[in-house]
Amino acid sequence: MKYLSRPEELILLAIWKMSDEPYGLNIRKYVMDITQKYWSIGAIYVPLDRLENKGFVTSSRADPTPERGGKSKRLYQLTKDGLEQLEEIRKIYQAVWKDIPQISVKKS
Amino acid sequence: MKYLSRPEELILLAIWKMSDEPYGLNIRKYVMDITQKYWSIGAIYVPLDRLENKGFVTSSRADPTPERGGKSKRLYQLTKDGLEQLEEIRKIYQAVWKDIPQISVKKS
DNA sequence: CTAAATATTCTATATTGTAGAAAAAATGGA
DNA sequence: TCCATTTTTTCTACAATATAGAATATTTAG
Repeated sequence: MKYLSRPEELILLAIWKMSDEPYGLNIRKYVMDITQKYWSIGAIYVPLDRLENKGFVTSSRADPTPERGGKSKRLYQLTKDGLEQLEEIRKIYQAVWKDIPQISVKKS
Repeated sequence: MKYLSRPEELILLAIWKMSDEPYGLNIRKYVMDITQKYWSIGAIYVPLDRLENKGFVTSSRADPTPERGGKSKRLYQLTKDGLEQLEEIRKIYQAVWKDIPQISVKKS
């Protein structure tokens, strides 16, 4: 695609903005909170992989924590290229949504 | 998808906002202007069809114009459902982009 | 009737979206 | 040590969407 797809955008923004550790399940939580919708495991991890292949994020293994157990987390970080992508779509938003003060639709 | 895809979003916004007649090639022009990128014919018409199938736009044939010639235009109109979709993604934008005052990335 | 103009329709392939089962890795207790 | 439990990731398969551009249709002027 010419631009980040919507899932890609949300995932990158999650990584960038979230205050907790940015790993798969946490990113999923953030995206679900923001969108108020259910996202399957795959709907996060698959795009995440693809974002890494494209160079928009990098990842590294976290050390095992002293918590209950479980496979170690893969922590993600936004790259400069990733940030540029976000900037690009933001430009479009601004161009396209400006002078639309507030949408208001009555629910049917 | 849970939400409008990016092309769908841009096309709906074009139909909604453009001051010229909203038909295929004009919509394409609007989207190319806004994004500053090339969009193939199919990249507009195919999503446009899908948007109509989903009930987010309706269309009707324009009367032949007194111009040079050519097949008659198919004029599009946003439906209430389409507007609601736009409103939904706007909500997400506002939630997710607020408190990010202005991105600034130095070009490499 | 034909050439030229304008617009849409169609088709095929590549890419992305989405769900969830399976696997991996870590811990604590018998 | 071994096993149940927990947490997380990896993998896979199929559905849906993106994208390009050739083909077709329709209109007018001459």
